Amino acid sequence: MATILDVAKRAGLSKTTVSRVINNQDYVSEENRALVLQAMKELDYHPNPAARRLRGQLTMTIGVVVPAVTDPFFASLTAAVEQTAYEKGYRTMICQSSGDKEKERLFLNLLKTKQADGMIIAALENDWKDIQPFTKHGPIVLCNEDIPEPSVPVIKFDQLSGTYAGIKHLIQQGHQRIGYCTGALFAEKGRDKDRNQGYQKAMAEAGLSINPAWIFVDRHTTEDGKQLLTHVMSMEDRPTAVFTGSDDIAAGMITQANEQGVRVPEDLAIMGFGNQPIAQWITPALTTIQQPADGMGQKATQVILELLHNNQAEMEPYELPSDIIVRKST
Amino acid sequence: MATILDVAKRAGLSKTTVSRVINNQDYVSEENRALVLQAMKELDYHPNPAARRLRGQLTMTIGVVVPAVTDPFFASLTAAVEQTAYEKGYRTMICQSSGDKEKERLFLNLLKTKQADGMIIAALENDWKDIQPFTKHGPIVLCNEDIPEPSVPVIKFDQLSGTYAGIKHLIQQGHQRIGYCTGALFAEKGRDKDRNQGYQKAMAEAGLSINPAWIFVDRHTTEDGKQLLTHVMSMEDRPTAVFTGSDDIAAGMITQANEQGVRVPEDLAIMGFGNQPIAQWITPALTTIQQPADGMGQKATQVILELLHNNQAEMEPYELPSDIIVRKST
DNA sequence: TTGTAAGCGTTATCAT
DNA sequence: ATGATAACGCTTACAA
Repeated sequence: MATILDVAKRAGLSKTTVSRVINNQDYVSEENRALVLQAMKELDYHPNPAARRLRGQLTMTIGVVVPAVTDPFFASLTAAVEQTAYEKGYRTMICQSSGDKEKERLFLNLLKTKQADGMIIAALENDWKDIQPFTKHGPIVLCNEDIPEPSVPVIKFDQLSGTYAGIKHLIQQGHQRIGYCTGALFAEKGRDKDRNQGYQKAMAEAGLSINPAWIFVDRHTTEDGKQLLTHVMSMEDRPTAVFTGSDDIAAGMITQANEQGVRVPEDLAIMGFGNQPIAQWITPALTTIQQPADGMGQKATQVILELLHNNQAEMEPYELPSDIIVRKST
Repeated sequence: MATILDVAKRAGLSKTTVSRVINNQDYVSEENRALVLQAMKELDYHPNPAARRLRGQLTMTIGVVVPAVTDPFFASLTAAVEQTAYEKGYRTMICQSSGDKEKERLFLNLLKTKQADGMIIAALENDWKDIQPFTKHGPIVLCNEDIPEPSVPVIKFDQLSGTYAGIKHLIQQGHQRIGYCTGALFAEKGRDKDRNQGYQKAMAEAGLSINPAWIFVDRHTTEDGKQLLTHVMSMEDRPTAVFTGSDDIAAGMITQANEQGVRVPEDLAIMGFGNQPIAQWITPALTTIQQPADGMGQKATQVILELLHNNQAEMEPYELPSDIIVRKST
């Protein structure tokens, strides 16, 4: 590889002048600039990033931490990050934490060791107090998390109004007996709390009461969904609609409903959350809440670049709107 | 950040000795080694990768080029690459070429500029002759591609026997009138050729003749699938089963079949390719050929690390087996 | 407007 | 077994 010195020699100038041209600085005569550009082209010269980095430059690399790229939501988010970063000249490193706290922390060392300029954490594994210290080595942006004090920007989408819109939709369909299924406990903090509040708000506004027996907690998987469907249909006094915390659960419920001959939505309306690919392929197709993964990835990247270049950003959470996608299951 | 010099001072030794410890070299007394290790820990010292890189070290980073991480096949492949690389201490950069030749080439510059030690190209956008020159800057491994001379390792999966097994399965189900749908032309080179041969081989072995009217080329999307279903069902003399080149097409066909009241598999059996998530969610669930995305990602990473460390690898294509997944559509 | 030289944090060479 | 020193390729005072 040609070095800056090669270029300088060929152009009959000094390294300094070449460096000035590379970095678009002033005080280079037009003719010399042209000479340098010419030499660079002829030698197919590319500045060595390691050397620039060593001199304290930016790495032009950002990192993104996701639980797994195979999850469609995180795949979209990652895709958007890569795309947005690329357009600004940045490269993207990925880390799949796979629920591994140590891997997450190890990956954040990229910041410490100046291999990445900033980090986007799409899902936090560690407690924030264990991650916080990394912020002194470079900017971190969080997605969909609530942290004690807003010391870093957080990109969220509006779970409350998403859920609110979902429940309201069910009510408009004529449902009054609406169950609610969540991955967390009902009183939980954070993301799930917002959703729960959306549920409560919509029910309260419509003057509907919440039946505690129709609140199902700690359900996560397709399998959980299958069991839940069976459970619900076996209840004496049962809801006519269930709002679930994920498309996976909802898909499990629908699968089991088809199995048992339960008609969706006639016997039981089912709503998902996330608008994953399953949602459009399952029969009946699933009404669900769209999570703006693309938007979050874009926004997170924009914010981190802003932070990198101007060293400031809004610390109030960025709230992205979420839409309801009405299909056949409600 | 602490530097090697800080560690050296604290340990009361020279940079050189510290470097020796870092790199696990001989000729360091046990007590000094302990001293250095101690100092490193106390200072939370991490070698600066930029500096090491400048000295000609490996970057411990590999790149992976995919069309889009949102495609489930490439997401799995990427996930496997990241996972495998991580276990060996490597980080992974992603590039979504999005069908953009220039982006692909720009990304390969990472090799030139020593930002990545090696590259895995999961789907090639450019002609190989435009990529070939990059190989002199570092190892490249290709997935699912055929190139003129085998100058770099290629990881493929056995498309021929995958297709062969698929057709054979249809024959075992009693089908004799088997159509075949492909994205390319029937005589095409490469990947599709292998598949076509699998089709021909299975048909020939069963003594079945191929009806040219049942060969459908240049079909790619779900939409194409819908149209194809309509077309097939309108034929006077039509196949009883169609093997398609992708789950997308097959899913489109099934969707349209459900729409038109065509029964799958009774009126028409349909087979996909790829085992994408759609395949298990559509009704009836799709019989398809499993593409070993995980296996390819793993293998590609292993080969590239092998190449990096021992500078040699098999140039014969690595062929991964592919399985047939039998579901309800056949 | 241009050039000289120091320094970023490592590792390799050569002495000791 | 240990250490002094040069070199990797670049940017940035500082000088001219």
